[in-house]
Amino acid sequence: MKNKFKIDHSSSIPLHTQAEELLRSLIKKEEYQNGKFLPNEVELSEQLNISRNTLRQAINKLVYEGLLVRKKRLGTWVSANKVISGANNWLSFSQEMKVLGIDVHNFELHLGWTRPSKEAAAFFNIKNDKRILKLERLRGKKDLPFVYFISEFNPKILLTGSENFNRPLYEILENDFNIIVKTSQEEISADVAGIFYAEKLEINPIDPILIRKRFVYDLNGVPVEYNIGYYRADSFTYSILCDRKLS
Amino acid sequence: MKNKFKIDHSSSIPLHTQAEELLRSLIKKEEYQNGKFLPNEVELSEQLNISRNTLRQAINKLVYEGLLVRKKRLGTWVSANKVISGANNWLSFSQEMKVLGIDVHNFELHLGWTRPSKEAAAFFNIKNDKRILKLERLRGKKDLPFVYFISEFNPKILLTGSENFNRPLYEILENDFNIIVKTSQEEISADVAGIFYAEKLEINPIDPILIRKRFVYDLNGVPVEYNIGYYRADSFTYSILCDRKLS
DNA sequence: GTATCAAATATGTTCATACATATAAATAAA
DNA sequence: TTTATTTATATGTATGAACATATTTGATAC
Repeated sequence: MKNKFKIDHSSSIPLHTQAEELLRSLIKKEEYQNGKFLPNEVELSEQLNISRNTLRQAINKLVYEGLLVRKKRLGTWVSANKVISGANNWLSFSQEMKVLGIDVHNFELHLGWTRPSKEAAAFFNIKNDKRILKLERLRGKKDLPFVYFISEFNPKILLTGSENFNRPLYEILENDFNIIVKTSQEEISADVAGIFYAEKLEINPIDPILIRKRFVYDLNGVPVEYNIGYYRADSFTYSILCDRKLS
Repeated sequence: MKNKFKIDHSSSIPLHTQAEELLRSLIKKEEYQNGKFLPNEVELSEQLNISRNTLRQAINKLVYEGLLVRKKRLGTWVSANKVISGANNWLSFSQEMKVLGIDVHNFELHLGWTRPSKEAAAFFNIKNDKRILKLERLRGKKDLPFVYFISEFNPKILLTGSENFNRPLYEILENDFNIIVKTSQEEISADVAGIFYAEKLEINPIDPILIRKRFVYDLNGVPVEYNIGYYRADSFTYSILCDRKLS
């Protein structure tokens, strides 16, 4: 019983790295997601049979990542701010969720060849009578779908539609098509959900949603994907770090 | 001569914080910008008369921030990754509007000394019984107020409250206080307007709004301003360019 | 000349220890 | 009831020591 937290002292993996992994798995647990304090440093380090310093090294990293919050006398807990980070180093949805310690669930998947949206047609610079591959997905975490994605792909990419879309998208593009996505122009706005998305996201049609459009380019500046995500406003915040270019 | 690196052991500022500041100033030097190795940890810690662990704490922070790069046996140097070419060059509201060709109108202005919001107090690391300068403005274009701003300033900045706030904010800080704003951490979310903002923005309380929080730092990483803007969702879209860091 | 090996050197990892300090909660005083 | 005061408790700060390990550089052997 109790927590079977264990660290392998004979492993070649540094102890603080093991501790970090362990914390990441803890973070996913419902109780901690709900704000429960993590075990305190002194106890946990004893339990893991590592020094407090070593444990602290692991915690620090997660604090810097914004995953954990610490406060003197209070303790350490999982950050409530579910934040998608637009910083440099932007990520695929799966990666973003992994960083946040969330297990991705896929609720719906629709795939087909249709006419491009106006915006996608303009982005790929094609006529809108051409057919392109469109991928729609309802995703989120256990029991809570919180985002509806629509992706349209540049017809130059010879996707067949029979790819396994449970693999990360950008991995498919990289491995199977040798396309390395590099740049993303993003636009964030807000709106009311409307009937369609309200039903998908299990909210009211008049509830607010956050909308993120992504214009994705590869290494050579060729448009690859037009992606639009409709997020439940109560589940997401978009975060960016901006630096001013000083002469 | 030589390096006059010094750390004040009698100061109430933690040694690692002082070391961090010192490193930040080192980083600005041309030689280190050009890739020269920083003094090694053992020597530098001796020179500063602090333990290597404490120095390491400071370096770690800068490494996590992406400012420094470390490599075993080689040493530590300033990251060549000049930006962060994400959304560099961020702008003040007036500038943003100028770029969009919109004439700024100020509809309301409230100025006063009050207790800081929880978020501002945490950002500036001050007690919330202290009084700080708070600036609220309803702004927009002719006949259409579309954003309500609330700004709170670090009390370290000796604003009197009698500055002319029709000048661009960051110009005031730069000219009158020699504070150069440099970095902004931004968080964007959506919500319903609520009664207060609905009335200001002339919309319905259940209409969606876009909320942008800005955590603004100066050149030295000192918190300067906490700003929150409530935008009419039908008038505002947030746009950024993200680049993926490829190894 | 080239391949191999050893030494030097920077950061990386880990520990044990001690005291400081913020603050929630309990307690005592008004 | 309200207001001080104390106390317990978690993280915060700081030290010093030791050994591990990656990588460059130079010495040695072929």
